[in-house]
Amino acid sequence: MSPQKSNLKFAVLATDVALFSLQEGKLKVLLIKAKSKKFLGMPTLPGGLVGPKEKIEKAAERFIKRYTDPKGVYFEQLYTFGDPQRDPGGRVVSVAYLGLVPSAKIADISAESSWVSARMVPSLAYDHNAIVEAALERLRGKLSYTNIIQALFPEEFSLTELQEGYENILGRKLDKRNFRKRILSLGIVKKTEKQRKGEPNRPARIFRFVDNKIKVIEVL
Amino acid sequence: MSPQKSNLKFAVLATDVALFSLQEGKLKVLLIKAKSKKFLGMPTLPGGLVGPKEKIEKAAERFIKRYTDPKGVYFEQLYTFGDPQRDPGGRVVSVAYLGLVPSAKIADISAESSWVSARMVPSLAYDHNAIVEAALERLRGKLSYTNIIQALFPEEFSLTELQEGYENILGRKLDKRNFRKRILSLGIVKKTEKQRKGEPNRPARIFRFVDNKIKVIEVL
DNA sequence: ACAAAAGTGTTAGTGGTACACCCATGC
DNA sequence: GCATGGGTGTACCACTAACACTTTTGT
Repeated sequence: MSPQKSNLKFAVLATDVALFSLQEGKLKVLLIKAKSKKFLGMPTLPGGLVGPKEKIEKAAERFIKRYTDPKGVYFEQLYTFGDPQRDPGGRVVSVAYLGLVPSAKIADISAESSWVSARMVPSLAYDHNAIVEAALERLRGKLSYTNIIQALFPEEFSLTELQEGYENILGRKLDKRNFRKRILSLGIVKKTEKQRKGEPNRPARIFRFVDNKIKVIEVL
Repeated sequence: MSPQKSNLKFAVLATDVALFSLQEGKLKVLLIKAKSKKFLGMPTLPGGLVGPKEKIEKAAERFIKRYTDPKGVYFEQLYTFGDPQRDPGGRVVSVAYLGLVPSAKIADISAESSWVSARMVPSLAYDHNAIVEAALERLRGKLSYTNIIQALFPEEFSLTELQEGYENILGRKLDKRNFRKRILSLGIVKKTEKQRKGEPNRPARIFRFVDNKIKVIEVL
């Protein structure tokens, strides 16, 4: 509804980002150190206040650009956390985003940031543990009916690496033959002529995604 | 993140509700008349500003209580619309909710409100058409893997009525025998000893939902 | 007796799941 | 030649989808 000049009600508008990447096949989430008085030094998600004329998603990008180039990041609005008590410093409404980035695009890791296993997230400032949980749930759900996993992968990969990605995010093993049959029949990957080399075993064939960096709806 | 006293950035916080009900088997959405200058008299979703210490969902309930008792309504946060340009009167961030209510619980319809077919929504004020679209998409999606349809039904109903509800929301016909087999095998409904009476045809058996007003995850 | 909606089973096809061995390479 | 991970096919089972007639009531 429209603001009525006589009765304006304000809130502080913020955004927080649960940014994930797959590193050596493990799902990681980016944590930084809180700077506010109440939570000083505690791990938190990157985030902060949205400018008066700034799109919320742009602000989300701004808060992670120290850690990775936002251009390479897939963003999706997750949920809005607006409980009047969630920030002890006053009412802050935070629009949380899910972000996914291929590990190759991660910038140098500063001393204030760290990537921790999504399975072992420590206690975070504010309600950020709830944000991480919601993000994981969303990611796991979408894995099954979209090609969202592309946002976590480099351009070239082997089917075993892809399977490990699925397994690590879903938290369960998948059957190798059935997985390959399924992925190939969906037609979302195409094989290249390249092979992995230099490993003491049969070289893996390299694949690429077909509809490059587009996120469509499929079934797994 | 925490507000920093030296650099506060405010937004007007609002909420809008896409409230649906099934009336004679048809999915309807509640529209009211806009009161703001720019959109005076245009149809809009019910909504308005959130109080400084009010939970957003409570505000959403407050804005529909003229039309139905919020206790009987299923609420679910939908999406946050925060484009700096979305309200011509200034920056308003709206947290949109999906609401579902059984038609029996709808209060008297005032002159300023109307229930219109979800398939033929007129042009609405602000970006409210986008909110209705998002709500329909969410509702249709959840129909397939939750028992969310319960939120639109009275306690007692026939299987044909239930099927008509699914059909009208999904926008396609379902096979009667397969539908009944599926619903019964899911175990989400139980039959009662009652029957519909007074119609010039074979009376329908009356059913009830099993796990009353709880929303679990299933498959359709 | 007729109109109108309720109720009921079978079959064919598709997709999911379980499962074990050979292959290509580096050392 | 051995250790390591890569790569491949088949058989069974469960679920889906298509489909038409009989039943019960009111008039």
